[in-house]
Amino acid sequence: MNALLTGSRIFAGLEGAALSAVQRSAHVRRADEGQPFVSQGEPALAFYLLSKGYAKISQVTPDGHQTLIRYIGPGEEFGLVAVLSGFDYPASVEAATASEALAWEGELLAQLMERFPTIGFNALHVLAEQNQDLQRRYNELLTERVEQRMALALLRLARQAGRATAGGTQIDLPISHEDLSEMAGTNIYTVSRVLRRWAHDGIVETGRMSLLLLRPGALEHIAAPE
Amino acid sequence: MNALLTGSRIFAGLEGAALSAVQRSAHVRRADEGQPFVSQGEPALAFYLLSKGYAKISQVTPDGHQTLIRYIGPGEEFGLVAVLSGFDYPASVEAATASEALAWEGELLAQLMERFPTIGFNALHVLAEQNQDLQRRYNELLTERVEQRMALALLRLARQAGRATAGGTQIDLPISHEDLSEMAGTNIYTVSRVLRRWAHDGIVETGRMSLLLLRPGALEHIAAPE
DNA sequence: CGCTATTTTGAGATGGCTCAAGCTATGTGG
DNA sequence: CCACATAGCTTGAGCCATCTCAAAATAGCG
Repeated sequence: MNALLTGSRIFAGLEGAALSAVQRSAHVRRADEGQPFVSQGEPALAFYLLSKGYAKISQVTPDGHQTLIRYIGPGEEFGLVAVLSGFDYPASVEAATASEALAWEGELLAQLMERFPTIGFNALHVLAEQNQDLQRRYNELLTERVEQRMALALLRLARQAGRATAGGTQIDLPISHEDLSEMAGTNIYTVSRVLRRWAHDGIVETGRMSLLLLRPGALEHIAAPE
Repeated sequence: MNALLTGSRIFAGLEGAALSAVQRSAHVRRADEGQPFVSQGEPALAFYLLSKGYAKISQVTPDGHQTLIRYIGPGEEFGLVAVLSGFDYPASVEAATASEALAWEGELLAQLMERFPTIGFNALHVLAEQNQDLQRRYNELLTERVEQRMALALLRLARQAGRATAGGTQIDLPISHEDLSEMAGTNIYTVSRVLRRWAHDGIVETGRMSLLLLRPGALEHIAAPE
């Protein structure tokens, strides 16, 4: 567990007393595939650090559209807003595979931050990076077309949950075309057509809820045409 | 200046010693219309709090497209990443009207945060809200069409830099169709056509670099159809 | 009084969406 | 172990909102 903590972005650089204080105040939560950790709109009570499995962070718009913001894996965090009193969770997080997370009550994490400023700076760091990521993707959306956005989505998936195999990069998540459409901002029909074209070109191999990237390089080329 | 500080999100809740420490370490920077405060990609050395005027925060994508993220007014901040060492500014900020800002060296602000944890929490607060705003707009982009996005852009402008007059809400910024197109993620031709339609319907009044919202309610209706 | 930046307008092309329908794995209960 | 239901995926046809490109009109500035 120490390795998980010091390897995380939020508790990186902690030692001795700080580390054990953090450790003592954590508790564990488990969720099976499809089960929610937190739900959008609820008061943000706890901060989480995923220890096993993968989770899916998504959001619904007022008009009912759903968007999939990103997947996270072991060592990544969510629900940081819990340290701030009065905030609601801005998104829902559910287990994409059987998962386990460490949780800290928000109030308590705030106290830890006061005692150990490193945590606070780390938190700023995390939020600043999230911000940059969001801004980059905001721009992507504004300027790229569907095929490029899908390529970017697959590459992100590969980075998050890809496993190198003989044939290529296998995505270790049960992922549907609907998920992909929510990631790339399109619909399942277009996803199907694009994937089929790519499969035909030998860039990917698709199956029911599964995805294998044969030539990630080709995807990068599609994502960033000179 | 005290009122500006305590009224800002980042220094809210400070008193006495803390407030004067903050105050002492600030210096002033001015910029005329069109002049930059900071540029995207540069090392983030200072944090800014706008005291007079309006500024435009924008970003360019690797492929050269420009997007206008938002306008800010007096009491709003930018360049918060400067407290974190090693970060570059993720966006450029330039004066939209003759402006003045208080500036703090990043290193120094970090020290203030250690001494006065309130500042750190406030900073988290600001970043968390920016995150939420970005996420909401990310979703907008993903799910709304151009006309709705333009309506949302105008409403945001009105909130930021709107002045209520007899005839409606005047936008107190020199704003071109190009700016609007960058805000709404479209092009100047479509902006022109939509604005003309709205002008015809008595919803807005447009001029060269000027904008008057006659019926903001109608825009809200366009932005959020039942 | 020109020069330049801004805005308008038209015509044409098209990427991606919608809708409708059929197909195929996978799992379930009998 | 079958057959039936369901969730996921595919395919086609048609449409339309938006983009692109070209060009002209307008406004303000020096």
